[in-house]
Amino acid sequence: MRNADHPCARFIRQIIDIFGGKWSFAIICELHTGPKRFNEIRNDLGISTKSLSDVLKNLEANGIVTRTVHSAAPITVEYALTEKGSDFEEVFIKMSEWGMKWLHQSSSEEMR
Amino acid sequence: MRNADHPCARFIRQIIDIFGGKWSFAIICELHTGPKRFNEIRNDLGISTKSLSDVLKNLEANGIVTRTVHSAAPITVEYALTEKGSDFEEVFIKMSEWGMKWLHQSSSEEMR
DNA sequence: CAGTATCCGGGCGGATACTG
DNA sequence: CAGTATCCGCCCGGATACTG
Repeated sequence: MRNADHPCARFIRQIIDIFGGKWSFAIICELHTGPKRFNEIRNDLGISTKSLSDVLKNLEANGIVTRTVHSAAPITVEYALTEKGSDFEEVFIKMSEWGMKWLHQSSSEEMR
Repeated sequence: MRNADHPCARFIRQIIDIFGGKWSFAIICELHTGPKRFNEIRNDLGISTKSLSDVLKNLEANGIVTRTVHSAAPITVEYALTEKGSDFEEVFIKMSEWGMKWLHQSSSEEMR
């Protein structure tokens, strides 16, 4: 059995498919602080409209975020994490823990 | 303060830089079962020599894997996870948990 | 066996302009 | 405001051939 076929690896593969790309993680990070509008995310991250639109569509299709249209004028659209998406925070937490332990962003590189 | 500058988000960004791409996660998954040779990984994953070479170099540069040359004939090279790399398993575990909860690979998989 | 060297096509992501 | 529509450069990743 090829390792690539292991259930674990397959999950990883699917997760990459969903969250892969340059911006997905960042966007989800954004939404963890609460629902946000299209241009809000855009300005915060400095992502192009096309890219943002693409990623949001993908995330919505995978049940990670919801898209809510507020039909006031001017029209606004709010994106929010689903439970599925918000539950992924567990992974982010582990990532941050790992980052804190092994990555140094500050100047004082004492590497070892 | 832009969300993109949050320490959390920055860690995520760095992690993406290290583990981003199509194969990094899969390779690390591979190595969790123990050290492996170049062509072993290659055959298991079905990745091209160039891609594998590139990714391994990147992972080595980031201190995720070690490269050990066994100078017997024919020469063999073993790749293994460093502590830093192996420590990332925590993240994989969380990913798998998330995957088991939220992803369904339909076919009566009795995973694990 | 473990790579390097090339070449190449596709797709991702950015920039810009435009629409409802 | 929230996108869509284009265009485009770049780089990722694959295929193949070759080397020590």
